Amino acid sequence: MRNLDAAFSALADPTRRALLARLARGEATVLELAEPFDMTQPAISRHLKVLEGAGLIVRRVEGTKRPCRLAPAAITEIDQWLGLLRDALAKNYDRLDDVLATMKPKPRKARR
Amino acid sequence: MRNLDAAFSALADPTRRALLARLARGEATVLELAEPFDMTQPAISRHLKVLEGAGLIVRRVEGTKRPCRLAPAAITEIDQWLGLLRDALAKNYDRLDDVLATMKPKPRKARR
DNA sequence: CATTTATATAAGCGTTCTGTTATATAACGA
DNA sequence: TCGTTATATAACAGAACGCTTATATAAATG
Repeated sequence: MRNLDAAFSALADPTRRALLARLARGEATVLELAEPFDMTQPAISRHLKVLEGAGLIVRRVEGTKRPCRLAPAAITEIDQWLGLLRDALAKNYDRLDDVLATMKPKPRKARR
Repeated sequence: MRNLDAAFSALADPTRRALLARLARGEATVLELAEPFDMTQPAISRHLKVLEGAGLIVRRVEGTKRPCRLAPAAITEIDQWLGLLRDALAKNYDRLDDVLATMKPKPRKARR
């Protein structure tokens, strides 16, 4: 899945995450999205292109506007991949005794 | 949470994801991790440093070795953030009718 | 001690990001 | 048709990235 490259690296940028957070509140046009940022419109357009390429948003054409909204594609793929790590961590947790033994920490309460 | 920058950008690299996938199968030393890759040891060391900085792995000291294993910190944070998008997507789905409605025909004149 | 083993750090280089300004395109409205 | 509005593209500079080779450090071993 080479798409994960695009998805994760799209999410790595705080501006792009902020754009997504805004879109979480509903559809918006490019200028609407650009407004809160101290950044030029071309810069925002590029960020949106990255998000679109990663499958995180989709756009429709409405006259001269291109309203964007969130897309499920990338999120699903990411969730699936992260599942691998989550499962592994859960297993590690089952083996917590081993971990604690090797860590030899200052006294602290362990849970089960 | 500016840690998300580090976490997502750490995950954006396929080599680093492969390292994590390997660690999902259990603890491993730097050389063990480096072995499958057509890449020098310093390169892997750097990748591991990035993963550690992002809170995706932790390492302990065992003689001259530094076995790595997965850490839950970053995953948790990422999951939390993605929750925002997931929720929004779920809502968008509820409002699917609206979306379809706005997409509806807005007859235009043929031309050219 | 001297050597080997496991890993880290440094310096150098080409490539990829991210922002800018300037300009293009396409639809709208008068 | 003309000007305006919404967005995209191009060209460019500087920062960040990822790899390499060479070297440093610190524990293990003989």
